[in-house]
Amino acid sequence: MARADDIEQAATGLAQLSLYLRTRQWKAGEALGLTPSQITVLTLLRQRGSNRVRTLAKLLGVSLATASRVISALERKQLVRKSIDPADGRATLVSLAPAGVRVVSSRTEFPEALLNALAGLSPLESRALHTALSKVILELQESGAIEPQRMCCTCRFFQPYRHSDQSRPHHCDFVDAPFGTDSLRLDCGDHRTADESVRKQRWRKFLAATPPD
Amino acid sequence: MARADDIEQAATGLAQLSLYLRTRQWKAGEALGLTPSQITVLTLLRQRGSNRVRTLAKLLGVSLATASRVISALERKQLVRKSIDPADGRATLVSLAPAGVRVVSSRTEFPEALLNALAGLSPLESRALHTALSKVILELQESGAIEPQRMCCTCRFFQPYRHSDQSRPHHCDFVDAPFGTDSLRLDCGDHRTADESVRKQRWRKFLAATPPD
DNA sequence: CTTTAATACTTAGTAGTGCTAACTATATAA
DNA sequence: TTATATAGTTAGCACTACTAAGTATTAAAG
Repeated sequence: MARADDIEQAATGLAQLSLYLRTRQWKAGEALGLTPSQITVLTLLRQRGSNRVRTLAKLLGVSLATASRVISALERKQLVRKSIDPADGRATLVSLAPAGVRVVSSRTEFPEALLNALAGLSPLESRALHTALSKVILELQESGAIEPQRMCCTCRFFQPYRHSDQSRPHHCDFVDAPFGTDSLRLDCGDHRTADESVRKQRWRKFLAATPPD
Repeated sequence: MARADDIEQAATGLAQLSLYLRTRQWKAGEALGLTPSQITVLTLLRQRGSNRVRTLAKLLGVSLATASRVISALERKQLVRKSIDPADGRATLVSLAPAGVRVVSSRTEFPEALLNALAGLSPLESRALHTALSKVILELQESGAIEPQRMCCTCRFFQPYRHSDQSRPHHCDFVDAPFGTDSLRLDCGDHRTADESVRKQRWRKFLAATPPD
């Protein structure tokens, strides 16, 4: 159980960084005439390919109506295309148009200053940050506060501590290769969500083997 | 120097949490008829007392014009009051109106789910998170990416590792009392920014004495 | 002691984002 | 074959981003 002071300060820090990231997105989009929501949709489409409007709405954390409007704005700018989902005539599939691909590949996803600040941490510190954020996100996800993310911890391909090699103890069944804790992803394109019982069990195993100190 | 994988994943995690915090602010404000910006202004006024429009604009990370409109909206709702700064007839001082005090004290600053998720970390993990976030924020601040924050690390009252007591090694000259690393604040009401040379020197001392492992 | 310039803020115009509510169109169930 | 649920769109409202153009007030220069 974390100390109350640390909880409070961590939350404060996260709130400060959240504000920073939001304003950075505004500045980044300014030159392109894009808003943070529009940039987020383009980024999601690059990471995940075609998606339904509803899915994008959930990932954006907004209502279906709002997502629809954001996507319409992007369509007007010819950055995305809409098509009817062959699997369901009611659903709309949104995908990147060529101009959208160009826009999204021309920009880095994270602000330079943040990456530099993170790079200033020591290997152990950045690992600790990575791990702590993973745990917080997993917890938020399991408690239903945020949409399921495509993280290793909930992936059916994830085999924590299957190897004795200290530097690459985990195994990914998808690429069938061992990997280290620093390579644990919070958003993997090959993610396939595991059943709840499997998820819980693996995560327990991971926690037990990852001493907090 | 942090590992590239950890940097990338930490940034991804921060972005996910940023999105979460933003949508939480929308939901929290819904019942009160307040937007995230309005809530942020009210919170800032509670933490910092009266402030000029320009100061609030900087803290919000928006233009002066936008801040002016947000504040006007709050004034219409009788949640804040404006008065002319006696020190400068051009400037406007914004302060909480009684109704604003009520609103802001009726809500918790951070979402329950986030606090719970943070509470699920071990003491060492939450400390590590707190420390890592502090370093990232300090770095962003020193590089000019974000507005100076009222954190202990940049405060003239902060005396890192002045005591030999391991549990309360630091000293705050303002309250003239020793305190522990878990009590290091990211936003302290009594903050007074120290000169740059003093800041740098104290931070070096702090870093040197806080081994990353 | 004016004129000039800078500063603090406000207002208006434009585009876009949040929401709910009221649609249309498909798909599923009874 | 209705009924009901679901996917998405649209419209109305308030608000938030921005820039540009205004009004005070202060500070600097001649």
